[in-house]
Amino acid sequence: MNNPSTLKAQGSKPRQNREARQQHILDATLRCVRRSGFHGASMSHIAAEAKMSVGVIYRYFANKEAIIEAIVANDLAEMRAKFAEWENLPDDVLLDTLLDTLEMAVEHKYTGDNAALALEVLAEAARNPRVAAIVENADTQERELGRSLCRRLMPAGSEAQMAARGEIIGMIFDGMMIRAISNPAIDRKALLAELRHVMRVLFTMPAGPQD
Amino acid sequence: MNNPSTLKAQGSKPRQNREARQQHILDATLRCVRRSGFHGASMSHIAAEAKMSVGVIYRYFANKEAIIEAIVANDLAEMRAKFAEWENLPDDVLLDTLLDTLEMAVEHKYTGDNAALALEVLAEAARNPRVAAIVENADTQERELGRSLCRRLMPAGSEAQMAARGEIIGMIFDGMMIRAISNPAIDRKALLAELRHVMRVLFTMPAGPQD
Amino acid sequence: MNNPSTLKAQGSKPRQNREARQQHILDATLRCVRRSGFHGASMSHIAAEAKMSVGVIYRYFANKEAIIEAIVANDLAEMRAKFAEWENLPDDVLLDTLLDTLEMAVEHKYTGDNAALALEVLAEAARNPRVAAIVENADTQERELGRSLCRRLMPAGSEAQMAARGEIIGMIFDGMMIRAISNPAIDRKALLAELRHVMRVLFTMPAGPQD
Amino acid sequence: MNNPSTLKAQGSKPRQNREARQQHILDATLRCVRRSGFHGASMSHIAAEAKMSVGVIYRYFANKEAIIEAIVANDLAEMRAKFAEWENLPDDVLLDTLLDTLEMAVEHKYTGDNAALALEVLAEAARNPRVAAIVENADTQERELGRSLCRRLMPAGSEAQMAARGEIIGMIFDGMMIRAISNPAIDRKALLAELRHVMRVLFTMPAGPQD
DNA sequence: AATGAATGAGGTTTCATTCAT
DNA sequence: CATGAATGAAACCTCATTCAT
Repeated sequence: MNNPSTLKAQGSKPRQNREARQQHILDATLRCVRRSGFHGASMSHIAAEAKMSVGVIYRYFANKEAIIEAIVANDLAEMRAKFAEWENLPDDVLLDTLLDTLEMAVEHKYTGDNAALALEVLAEAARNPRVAAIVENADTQERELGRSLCRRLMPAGSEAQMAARGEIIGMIFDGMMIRAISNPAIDRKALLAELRHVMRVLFTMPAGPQD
Repeated sequence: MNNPSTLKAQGSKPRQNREARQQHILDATLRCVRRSGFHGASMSHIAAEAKMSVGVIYRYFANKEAIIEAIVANDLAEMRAKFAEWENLPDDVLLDTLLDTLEMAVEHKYTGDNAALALEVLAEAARNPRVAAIVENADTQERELGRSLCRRLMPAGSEAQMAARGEIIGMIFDGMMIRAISNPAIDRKALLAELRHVMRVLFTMPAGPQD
Repeated sequence: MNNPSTLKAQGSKPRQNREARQQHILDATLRCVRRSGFHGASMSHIAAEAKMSVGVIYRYFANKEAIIEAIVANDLAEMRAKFAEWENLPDDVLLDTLLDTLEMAVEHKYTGDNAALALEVLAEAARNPRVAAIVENADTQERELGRSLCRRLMPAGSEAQMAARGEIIGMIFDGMMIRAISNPAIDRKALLAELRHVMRVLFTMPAGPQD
Repeated sequence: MNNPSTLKAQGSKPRQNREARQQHILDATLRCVRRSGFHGASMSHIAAEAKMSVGVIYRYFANKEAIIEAIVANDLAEMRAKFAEWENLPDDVLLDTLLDTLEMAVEHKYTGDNAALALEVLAEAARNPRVAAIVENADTQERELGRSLCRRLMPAGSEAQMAARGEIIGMIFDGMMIRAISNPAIDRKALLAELRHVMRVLFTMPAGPQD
């Protein structure tokens, strides 16, 4: 059998191997989930997709739920990474960068099954408390980040207003996901143009009065 | 019990009973679905929740899918009913009515598990073609309605721009659902104020240039 | 309980009604069985076909098995009635009558689902002891009849030879049923001609030696 | 255990094992079917009889129907194999060989539950189109074989006459199956003697006139 | 360590039978 | 008496998980 043991690297390569294997499994699972949802992705499908035996998967993840949790965590981490880049941008390019991000967001959400996957994650969060915790945690971080961005762009305004405005921006991004599923055929170019327009207003208009 | 029609309407009581039972089952299913998703809502759970035997459910619905479809249809019909009211409003009160609706929308989405259910519906639509058809159908109608509203409020603007603007409004509403799940603790009052502000802009600002 | 009390006629009409209803149910069942076999004929199907409620059927038959048994008994009684007619025929027309019966037999077996029904009965007999008893009983009677016919036509021959010859004739009739299912498109005219030919030989050739 | 091939034939043992298991399941199913028919042979009964869990059966057969089909195919293949041997016999021993086969046929049909199983197969064919196709296919081949045998033995005679004669021979064989169920106690020795006698006549008598 | 065959609980659905109305 | 809604056992099938090899 392939016996990579022997002396030195003994903890390091296996460790790396372990993570590589885990990622490999996650990738396979992702393909399955995109194809047929969390529920439709059976362990045997995953194993087949990963070209592994079922048994070995259980060496890398305690159970199916753990895989799902890892996927969710992965997914959210990726998103958070994007946000984090903005944090260090100088104020004068911030808005334009944000608007440029819109294009990436639109392309991403309207491409392939990205939106469907995100939906899966959310639906799963609605009933799996562990997943819910992960999502909520990620969301809290994002929200704080969003609020800090808002504050930089609109120094005036109460805390509640900032929070609300950030929430609305969140709605647009999250809603985009649903619209991508419900109406994938939309003219993306026109959509993007309007979105830029709207977002610029959103970020720059004075905080609303008590209306 | 209050049975106001024993005289001629033979067939009426059974009919009424039948629909009452169907609704009873739908309600039980709703509770189960909200608790554990369409998938986790097993027929035995539903039966237990409805305090019925499993078999009797099949007298009222052909199969589980039919129950799901009924729930989805119900859910969307409700929403569509709201929209339809607007159609006949005179132009001068239209915008204010729309903005007033926001309050109801916010309350609805942020209340109980309404959002979670809607999410379930969407996730199910991603897999179940019949459900997808129902959702898509409802969505198409809503979209047309939305566009006609947009046109009334903003007579200028290309077809694509109208569609895009309508889509963004859709994003806000749909996204609200997700935000309600991810961040249910938001200050609704402030949120509503900002939303009115934003929506007013959305409906009245001139169509964006090619930006 | 069935209360045939009160003097004369009063038990007669209900009794007749009872039998008429039973026959009505049997007829409906027969149609169902022909359409989808004993197993596929559910009580609700039968009830629907008979335009009755399920419950009432249980007033006329103890359970589904009783219906099946009645059908089997009916079916075999009919067949036996045919045979019985022959018993009283004078010897000189016996053979020709038998041969003429062939035509009826062929038409009957190759028509509609008669053969399929008979098969159902036999298959049911293979696993339902009560049905098996009915079939066996009917069969014994038929066999005795067949043997007595053989004896009249071929006075020579041992008892065992008579029995064997009768059994072979039985094979041809029973086998016809299976052939009717397996190869319904056969040229019936030619088949009948050959059958008459063969049967005549069968009934007239001297008993075989110990071969 | 006796494992004669550990060296190169990788895949051979599993393969062999797989087929052995399949046969094991088929055997268990056969016992169940003979006892209570295809319908009464539930998957749990089969599993119990095979001393397996229900689930494992599905590793070897896609579903219950596949098991039934395998049984039917097995059953008919066996029969066809017999027929095929005759094809290559020289004309002068053909008739005697056929007559000798009678003994085997009688023994087979009157032994154990072979006939009951065959009946099950036919009854199943009446309802299950896949099974019907298998049976029909087998039957067509047998019929052609039968006709070619007839032609060798009786060169004169029209096509329709050949077909009819072959059909009658089929009736005797098929009918034997039913008689074996209905009257298993028959004196087989006498029956066989008469059968040889009758079949010899059947194969050699001149084609009947239009009678 | 890896395999994948086996397990068995649990899912959806059907249907003979009963019983309140 | 008749009805047909209700029952619940049992059918087929799936799949997360385990464990002998």
